[in-house]
Amino acid sequence: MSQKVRVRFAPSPTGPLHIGGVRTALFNYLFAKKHGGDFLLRIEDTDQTRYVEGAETYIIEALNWLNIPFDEGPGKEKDCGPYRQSERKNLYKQYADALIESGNAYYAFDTAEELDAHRKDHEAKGKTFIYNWHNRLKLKNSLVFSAEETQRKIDNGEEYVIRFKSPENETLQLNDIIRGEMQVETSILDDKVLFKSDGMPTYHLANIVDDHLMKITHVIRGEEWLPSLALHVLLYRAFGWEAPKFAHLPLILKPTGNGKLSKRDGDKMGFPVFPLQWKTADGEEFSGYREDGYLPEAVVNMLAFLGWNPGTEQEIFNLEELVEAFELERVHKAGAKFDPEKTKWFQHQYLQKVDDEILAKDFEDYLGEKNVSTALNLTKIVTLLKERATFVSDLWEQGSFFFEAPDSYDAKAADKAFKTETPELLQKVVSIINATEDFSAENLSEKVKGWITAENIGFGKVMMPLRLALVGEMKGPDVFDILSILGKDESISRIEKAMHFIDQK
RNA sequence: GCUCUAUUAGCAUAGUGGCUAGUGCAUCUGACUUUCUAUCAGAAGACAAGGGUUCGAUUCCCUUAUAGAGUACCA
Repeated sequence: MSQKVRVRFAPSPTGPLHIGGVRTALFNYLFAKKHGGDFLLRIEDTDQTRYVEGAETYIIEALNWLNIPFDEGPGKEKDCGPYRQSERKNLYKQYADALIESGNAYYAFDTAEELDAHRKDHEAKGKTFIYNWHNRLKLKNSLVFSAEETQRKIDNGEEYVIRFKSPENETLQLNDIIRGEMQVETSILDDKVLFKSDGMPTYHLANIVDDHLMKITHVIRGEEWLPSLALHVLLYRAFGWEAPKFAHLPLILKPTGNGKLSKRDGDKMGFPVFPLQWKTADGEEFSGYREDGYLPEAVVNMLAFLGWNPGTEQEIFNLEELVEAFELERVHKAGAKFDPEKTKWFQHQYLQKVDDEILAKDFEDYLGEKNVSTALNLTKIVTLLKERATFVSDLWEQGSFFFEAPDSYDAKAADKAFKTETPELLQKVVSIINATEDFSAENLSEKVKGWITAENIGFGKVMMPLRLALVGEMKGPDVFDILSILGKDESISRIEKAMHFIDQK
């Protein structure tokens, strides 16, 4: 295999790119980059009835956000364009004709209604209607009509499709990089439509022609295509082309394990299924990882582990490391259940890696949106809070008290922490704080703890009410860090406020 | 129904024809002179079932069960 590796991601623009599609794109990207190859984007819009405005833009934006851009595709035209199948429309007919010429395909004039009736009829008898060798001579097609009659029908403008003539009795040997060898009896294959009556090819024809013309060496796609593999291999053979290598990726299943992850599952179960937010034409909204505050690196890492693993215990991989470690052979065969909790874990890991200064800037923007302004050192606050934050919004969740003094106290905690002797103790804390010039957390800690130990008071009696006074709840980072950041005046003011509160109880 | 595919703890998975089947998430316990949804330490928990092959199978084969995909003039 000396030729350059070329892979493609070929979504159809019927809506936002689902997480499973993104994973397929990612694996294609990783494989291409690992082998120094090209990653192409091809838009499969042969079904014009399902075209959705904005879907293509969405796909491109999503790939860019995740940092897995394509090398060739719409807007990045190279030698194999155009990259939208609708723009390649006039190309396909000749290939369908060639197949008819070589006896591998035929014209069929059965209407959709007729076929439907056949299917219903069979179903009623508990059988399945398959359009193939066993009945094609009883149906309306160029195999039963004379050449003249067929031509006359076409000239008369009768609608027709072109069907592939599947071999009758052959055992096909199929190979898949992930799944290995498989056998399929061609006798159970049906004569798939290759060319539709609307003048467009079906996926099956278009994808073989395009993959060939675009010099695709490896087809990496979802498992839902596995049943079509035999047809595709047969098609390559009929054309006399060398087939690319195939790899079928395992499905992504719902967290509950039943069925593949669908677009509505996410919002139903409280996690995004799409990389970017999406609004449908009729106003329905789907959340996206970007808008929910995820870092693209975290999403990529999470996606990479959906059906693949490096075989080591390392779990955190940046893009370069993924490219380095990725191997199709290590992709799993079984479906991968999607775990939103693990996704959060990845996000948490990546948030920890973000530089505090940068995070502080993001946090500042977030505060701005909430109309909170502050003179406090945000970098310091971020350093303290970050460990327990998964998203930037958690910084607010964890640390809003830095910016807003508590005006009430968590009832349960107050019950436990605020006792009759508390004001007296807090008064002492105030005087210690007041007398402290070096307002570092270490120094404050030393002073206050020194006093507690010396007087043999018990830490709980002081630390709990102190925290409650400063925070309003039993949460947040180390109490002395909070004091240090809040500063002397604010700290004392909060403590005195709490003393008042207790007195009035 | 038919075709194809899969099945290691609650979940994602690693791994092996033969010592205590590894890791992460979740769970539980302890510690951090006592906030915790954080951190640290520890614990419990699995090879779907039944047949073979074999000295020996979670690992190979068959059957069953379960799950999934496909079965369109959709991709």
